[in-house]
This record gives sequence, structure tokens and C-alpha cells, in this order.
Amino acid sequence: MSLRYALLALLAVEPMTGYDLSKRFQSSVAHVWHAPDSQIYPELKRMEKDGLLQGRDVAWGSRGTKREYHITAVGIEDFRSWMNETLSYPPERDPVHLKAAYFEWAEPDSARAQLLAHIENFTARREDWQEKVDEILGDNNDILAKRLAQAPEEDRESIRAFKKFTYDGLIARAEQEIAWAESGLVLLDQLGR
Amino acid sequence: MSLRYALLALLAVEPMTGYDLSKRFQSSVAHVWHAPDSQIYPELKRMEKDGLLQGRDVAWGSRGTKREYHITAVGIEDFRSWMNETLSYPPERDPVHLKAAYFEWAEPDSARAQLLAHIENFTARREDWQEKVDEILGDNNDILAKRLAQAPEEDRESIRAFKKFTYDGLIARAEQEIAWAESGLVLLDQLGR
DNA sequence: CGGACCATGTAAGCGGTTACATGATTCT
DNA sequence: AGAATCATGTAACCGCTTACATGGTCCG
Repeated sequence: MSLRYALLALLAVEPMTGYDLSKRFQSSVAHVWHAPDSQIYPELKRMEKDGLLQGRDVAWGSRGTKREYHITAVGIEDFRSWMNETLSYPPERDPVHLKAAYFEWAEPDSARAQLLAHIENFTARREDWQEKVDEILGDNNDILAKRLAQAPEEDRESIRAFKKFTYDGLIARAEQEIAWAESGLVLLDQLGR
Repeated sequence: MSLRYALLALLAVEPMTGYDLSKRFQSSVAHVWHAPDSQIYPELKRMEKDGLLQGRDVAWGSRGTKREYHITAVGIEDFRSWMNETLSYPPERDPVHLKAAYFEWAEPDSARAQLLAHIENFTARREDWQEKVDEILGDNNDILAKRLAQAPEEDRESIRAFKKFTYDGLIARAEQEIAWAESGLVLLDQLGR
């Protein structure tokens, strides 16, 4: 269900077509919630059917049309109420740690390669998230700018602060994962593997 | 697919019935990979069909029977080869951070409650994982003891070390999440919300 | 005219969740 | 006799993945 709310968060700022939304999505919310086109388009249709959005066909070139989605009052209310709900935490399911617990079954070189892949993955993400933080601080994020422009003055600081808070958390998590994998590499050496 | 390998990890130690497995599962692997009974039983059947396991009916009481699963050579090989593969990392999808990025939409009290729930969740998990570490260090884990008894002397240190490494990583992650949520509570105060 | 990009999906399949269902055994 | 626990599932559903499909527009 989170996809729905990720989309509402964007459409709360301005109306967009599925394509626009999909592009914006990739460069913003996707850093915390990934979704491919093939999931976005059908979800928009469902959201319209559920009354959260109102779609309207817009001319595109001479013969083409595209559908522009506007958030409705019901959509705003739904989003707000989701934002006030407390999420339930799903049970643990972590393939990386599952494997790590049985590393004695792996070839030492393979275990090393897996830890390096872990480091690589979180290094890339950390950079990604760091870029988002830089965008927030440096004011070069398009959607955020629009959102800030619309918001009452007294909310602007909070809006920025929450985004930074979010990405800082992800960065800290990435750093923790990197440190963990590095300690794993040290451990492999210590064990003479 | 991880469920399959989580089950193989247990069945590599000793043959078990679905019920035994399910109980053991809850008290061991489930701390890194949760699975309910309704998923375990059908998966065992599929694994037998795929030749990873061999099942055999065992008498239980006067009229009942239960099915005991033994890992096959194919099963061992499959597990080993999974252990040597490098996992692909799925794209980010984190509902908690998604919500945090839009916290200005939530009631301050609700945002606080959500951060507290985050802290509560990871506090409980940390305790859980700490217990596992204590079991490993204190030698009061049944399956681990069996696994150690079977393993050649020179592997025993590694087996313990990898398990500790795994749970230490999860504990560190939990602590990071708690610290993050606490900084969120401070932020809410600072913003006067 | 061709290539990049705009625009929007469908279909099959998979792993996991939730709720439900049934009956035997063992213990007190 | 009744409760706890042993034993094993099925069915419906849901969100997501992967692969495939189609056609229009804009620019050089």
C-alpha cells in the first residue's frame, strides 16, 4: 500500500501525468520507495477508481492525449490519515544476515566477495542519499522547491528538516552496514580463511 | 527462495519432521528469516519433489504418522552453491523512512508515537538478538551444539564466530535505528511541534 | 526519415500473508 | 474427559517482478 501514498505525496504538490510522475518518482521518492512504471500506471488507475485522484485527458501533439492526475480532497484526507497511522513492523527477513550466519559453508573467497558486494551496495546508496541531502541544503531540488513555495512560511523549516532527518538516517544505516561488512572481512582474516 | 535455504541449513544438521522443523525454525533461523507454518509445509513438499530432501513416513502413536525429511546430496550441493552466490540487492523500499520524509503532514503527537513505536520495535529485537548472542557464547543452544558436535574441530571456532558476527550486526543496526528515532524526537521538540 | 523520448500499459508468475480447517496424541 | 500440543495443510488474496507490447511525438 505504500506505493499509493508515495504517489499521493507527489501529487499533493502538483497534478502530473503518469509519465511525469514516473520520472519525478525515480528522482525523488524512489530513494526510499522504489517502483517501476509497470506498477505506477495501474496503481494510478486504481487510485482514480477509488476517488483519490481525478484524471483528465490532455491533448498531446495533434492526435495524442495524455492523462493528467489531480489529487482530490478524498486523496488528501487519505494521505493525511495514513501519515497519522502507526505502521506495523513486519517480521525479520534478511537474506544477507541469513547467509552470514552460515558462512562456514561458503568458500572463503566467495564470502569475501559477498561482503565486498555489501560494502559496494551501501557505498553507492550512501552517495545517493548524500546527494539528496546536498540538494535539500543547497536548494536545488525541483519538487521540494515547489512544495516549499506552497507551504505556509512557518512549515518550511520543518519540511526541510524532516527530509534531511530521513536521509541522514539512511546514510547512518548505510555506514553501519559498511562497518559491519568490514568487520566481517577482518574476521575472515583472523580465522585464517 | 531464501526460505528454502533457511530450511536446508537446519536439515543439514539433522533430519526433522515439518513440525519439529517449524518449532526449531521459530527459535533459530526465524530471528533472521521469518516464516509461518503455512509456508513451511508446502515448501518442504516442493523441496522433496525437487530432490533436495527425501521424506519418509514415521509412525506416531497407534494410528498416526508424521513425515521426516532428510537432506539429500543434491540438497547439500544446492545449499552450498547458494552460499557461494552473491545476492542481488533489491531496490530500496522502506515505509518508515518514506513516512518520515513527509512528517509535516502528520500530527506532531502521531509523529512522536510513530518514532516511539520504532524505538520499541528495535529495542525488542535488540534484546532478542542479544539473547541469541548470549546463547552462542554460553553454549546453550541446542541446534548449534549439534552442529558443532558434527563439525571438524578446526571449523568450530568459525561456526560460532559467524553466528556472533551476524547477530552483532543486527544489534548494531537496531541501535542505529533507535538512535535515529531518538534524534527524530529531539527534532520534533526543536521545531516546536 | 530515423532515433530519442513521451506515453501507457498487459500477462504470467512468485513469494508471502491471513484466515481457515482438521484430526490425532499425550498429559492431567 | 478436556486441554495442550503434535501434525499438516488449503484457499484466497496481494504486492511486486519480469518480460513483453505498442504507438505517438519531436527534433535534427
